[in-house]
Amino acid sequence: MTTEMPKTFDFNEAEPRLYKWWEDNGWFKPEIHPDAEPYVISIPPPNVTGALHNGHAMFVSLEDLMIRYERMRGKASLWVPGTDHAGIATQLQVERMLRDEGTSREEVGREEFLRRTWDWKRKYGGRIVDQLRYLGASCDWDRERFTLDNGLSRAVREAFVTLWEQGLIYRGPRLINWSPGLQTAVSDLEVERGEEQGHLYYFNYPLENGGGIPVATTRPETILGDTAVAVHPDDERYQNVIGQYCLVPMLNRRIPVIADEYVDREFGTGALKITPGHDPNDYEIGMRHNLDLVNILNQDATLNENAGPYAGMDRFEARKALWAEMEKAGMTIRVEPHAHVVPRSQRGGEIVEPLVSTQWFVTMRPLADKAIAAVRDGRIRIVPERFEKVYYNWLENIQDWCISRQLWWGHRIPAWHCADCGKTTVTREDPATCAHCGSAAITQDPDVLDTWFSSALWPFSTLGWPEQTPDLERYYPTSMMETGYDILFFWVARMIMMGLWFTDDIPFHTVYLHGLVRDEHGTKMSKSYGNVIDPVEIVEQYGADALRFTLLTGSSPGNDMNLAESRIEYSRNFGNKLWQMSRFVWSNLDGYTPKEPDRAALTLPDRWILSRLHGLIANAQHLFDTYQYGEAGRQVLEFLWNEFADWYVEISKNALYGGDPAARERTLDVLLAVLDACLRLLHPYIPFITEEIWRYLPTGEGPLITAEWPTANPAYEHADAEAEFSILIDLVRGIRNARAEYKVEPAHRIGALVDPGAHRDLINAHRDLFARLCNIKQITLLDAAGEVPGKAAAIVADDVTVYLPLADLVDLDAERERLARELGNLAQQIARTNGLLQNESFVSKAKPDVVQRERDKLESLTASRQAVEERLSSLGS
RNA sequence: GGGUGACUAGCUCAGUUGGUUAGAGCGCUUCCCUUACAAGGAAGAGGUCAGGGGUUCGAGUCCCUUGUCACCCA
Repeated sequence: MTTEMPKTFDFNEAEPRLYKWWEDNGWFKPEIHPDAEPYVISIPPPNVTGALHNGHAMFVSLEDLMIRYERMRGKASLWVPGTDHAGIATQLQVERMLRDEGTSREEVGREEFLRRTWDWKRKYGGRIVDQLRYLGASCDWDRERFTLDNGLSRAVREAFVTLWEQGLIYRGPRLINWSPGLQTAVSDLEVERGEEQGHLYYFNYPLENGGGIPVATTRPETILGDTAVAVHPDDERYQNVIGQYCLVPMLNRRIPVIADEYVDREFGTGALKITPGHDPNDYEIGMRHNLDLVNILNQDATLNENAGPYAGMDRFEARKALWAEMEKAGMTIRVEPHAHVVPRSQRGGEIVEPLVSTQWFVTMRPLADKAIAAVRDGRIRIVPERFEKVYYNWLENIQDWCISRQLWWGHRIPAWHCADCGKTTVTREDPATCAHCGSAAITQDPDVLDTWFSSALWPFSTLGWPEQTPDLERYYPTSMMETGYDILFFWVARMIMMGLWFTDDIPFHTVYLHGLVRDEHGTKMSKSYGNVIDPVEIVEQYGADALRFTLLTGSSPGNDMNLAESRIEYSRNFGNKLWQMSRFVWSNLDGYTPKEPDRAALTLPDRWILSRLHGLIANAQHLFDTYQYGEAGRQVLEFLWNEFADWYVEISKNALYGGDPAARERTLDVLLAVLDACLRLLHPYIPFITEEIWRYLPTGEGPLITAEWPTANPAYEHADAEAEFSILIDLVRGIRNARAEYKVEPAHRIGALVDPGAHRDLINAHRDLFARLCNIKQITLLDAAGEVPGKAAAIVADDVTVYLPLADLVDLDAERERLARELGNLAQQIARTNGLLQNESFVSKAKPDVVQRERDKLESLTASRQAVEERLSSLGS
């Protein structure tokens, strides 16, 4: 208490200092509660060379809130941090760097490229991790992992080899999504399909024996890869051509006309060209009918030798050229505008080509079945629950996962192909010879694994798996998987599948999904649109607490959030308000020794605020139990600002400055009790400012970060104190309102006469309160025979009437009108309440406390009405 | 085609076992630098909770339906 509490909280100075203090003392480590039940979160690993965006800020805010809350509840809280090697993204960045240097990855070679990429990672890899620290993330940094470090690479290898041995990984030619720009296969999930404006090209597919079949296509260049024309088996128009042969335009390749129910008779001409090598649906049809499969594309999306005269052309160039020649040949019918679905790469946005390529796949069905069961039987819970349906739907229709990527940055596939016997060797240790024929002529497969393959192992690989480490033993399964709903399939479902498969246990008990952060008007933030709110700038400008509080209280589980800077500003203002109320208490601590409030000695305002406090704690607990963190935070703010600061703090000044040492002591007990509990409640939301305030106040022992989470004590809850106090609040508000309406100078102290009804003691005991809250210099209590002033404004609450004799200000007509308005208001409410209570069904069926509440209300309203009526009649009308 | 979510004040959003006269921020009107706080305080204006139907003593909240928008899966 010897240090001066600054006038404002300097978050730029305090946040790094407090963070270091926490970390240096080991408070982020689960070992501070060595024997407690563990609570574990594995971080969604950000891209190691990425930069902080609001999605990161959102998960940090939520996960740090959960971790800090459970830590305060005495759990052995462990938040395992780490980063992801992000194969494609990182490789692209390094390739860009090489290009700037005038070279390329092909030129420098694989080994050098990897060396350069590790350099890059070392240079930029720390940035995102530092940025997580700015936000206050209380991770155990001693346990930080990286998907490409030795331990995790071992986990990847173990998982791959095991799946291979179990026959669940296979390699072979399949139709996959090819990204010509990246020159790699990508999985189905990495392809975004959107409807775009294109054209539908109608032409006559020439029949071998003359004539033709009218066909429509959106991609004419694929004609060169056609291996059939299909019609619906029941389509009367085409019965005569089924079984005949067509000739591929310009190439004159002979292809059959087949019948398949897949064909939609209503679409286009009702006849469909079939290109099994470049269309997923055609691929299926091709399999059914044993059709040839022709690949017309090179890896860079130029046409290959199968395209005959078009070989070497770009795909879109070929489209024009082929169509032009078909026009010349008189085959074309017409071209019309047509909206169709175009597959584009999630990264880069180029059009992805379906093509047949030899890749590695995981058979997902058996893994998916286990994952479905784990959620179905409740071993894993998803919040909000509605995402369970989405999860089931995806897993029930799951396709095999293409896991190979033609990249260099990533986990190299541990498979060696033999030049002699042609077989493949897959082993945990690098082999020197072929496991099948013993030949030394083996070469490792050039591909690397999809980054998500390593991410799928994250919850257990970070704890040491496949080693049976003490961490794996103690902290697995983890408790919570908190992440955005946009990676439910990419990541969450895959972790569940892999976790169940390899550890025979769930990877986590609960999945909490948050929404996307958008800009103020719900538009996705993007650099090109210029609506990006940079969290790092926000932290510098408003502090990490402000950003966290905004993200936490402005969102609800699973729903997208529109982030407005004005909300961040408001959160910062709340921090300041909290600082100021704390500073007020701090400034009154001279000579005070902290202790629990003495419940026997409490005044009405004391009992009121403590009752409200304990109600708040109980509410907050319920909200935390049901993952409603945003609502809980808002409630604490409202309590502190609208009840504690606006009312209790103001009222407390009477006792603090009134000269009665016992009253001062007692009031400080209460002020501190409230602040103490609220700082604890708020710490998971705004850890920095709460910790800093904690240091200035004689609150609990030790730092706030390890302080105990508060629990509600029902002994402090007083419904009657709340009811009585609300009469005082109503009167104060009424007086302020009347003063404003009659334009009484704010500084003008006026007197008041009070007819206290049945609340004589209440008013008598709180005369000072009126002086402070609405500038009433003197209260005169009227007895039964007391004379009521004529030119006065009357304020009624319950059965209490306050008269403000504002002789020269009060216009009696206006006053009558004001009271008449009040009477109308009361009458309306009485009618409603009466209606309820006279309804026998309500009285017999509603819960007793609800009925009682209505009865109490009716009583109070009736008393008020009587008072207003009396006043009105005394004024004459 | 299947599914999910949203629709509440001018704007952006809360409102989870159905129960006081539906709340907040920003914006707006009037007043106030009162010794914790102008990043503040006081008093206000502003909503037929998308439309329709139903269940219920009682519906922003539950059910059905229509519409608009967004997203996911195929």
